[in-house]
Amino acid sequence: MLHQFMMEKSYKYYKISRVDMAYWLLKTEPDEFSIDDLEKLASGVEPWDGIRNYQARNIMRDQIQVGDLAFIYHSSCKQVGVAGIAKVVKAAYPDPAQFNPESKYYDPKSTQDNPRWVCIGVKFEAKFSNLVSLKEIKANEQLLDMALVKQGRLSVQPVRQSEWKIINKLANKN
DNA sequence: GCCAACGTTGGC
DNA sequence: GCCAACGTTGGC
Repeated sequence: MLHQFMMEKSYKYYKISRVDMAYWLLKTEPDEFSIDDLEKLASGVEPWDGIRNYQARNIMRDQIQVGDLAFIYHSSCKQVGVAGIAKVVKAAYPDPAQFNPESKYYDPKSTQDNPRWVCIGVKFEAKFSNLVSLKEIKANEQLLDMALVKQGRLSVQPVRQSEWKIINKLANKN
C-alpha cells in the first residue's frame, strides 16, 4: 500500500508508509492565522508553532518531511473546512515559543537541552476559491475514515492519498 | 499504573 | 456559549 497510513489504536499513533511524499492536515483558527495570512507572508515561510499535543508533535517530529503537502484547515470559526494547501519547507526543529516566558506557548518544563515541542516550516501553495466544508467531508462516504472525522481533536494529522485527491476534486467543483 | 478531576478542543 | 470527547495531571 502506497501513501497510506495505518493506525495502531492502542498507541494512538499513525504510521505512514511513504514512497516519496505524504499528505497532512494542519488545523488553524483563522481568527489567529488563516490561509490568507499564509498567502500574504512576505518571508514566505511560516513556523507552524504552538502545537502542544504529544500525538501531533510526534507526527511532526517523526514523519513530516520537506516537500510534503498539507491541507490548511480552518477550525473554531464560522466556515469550518479545508481552505487551501501549504508545502512543508522545513523539517521539525525546536519550537522557540516554548522558551519564551512572554509567549502563550511558553512551557516552563521545557529546556534548551531537552526541548519538549517542535514546529515545522510551511509555505503557501494554494487557496481554494471556496473551502471544502467539514459538512461536505462528512457527507462523503470515502472520507469517513479520515482522522479529521474519526478523531476530532488532533491538530496535525495524516491524510491518505485517496482522501487528498477527493478533497482537491471537491475544491475544484466548488 | 490506575483513575478521578480537571483542562482543552472544536463543532454546533 | 454549550457540551461531548478526549488529553493531561497528580494523588495514591
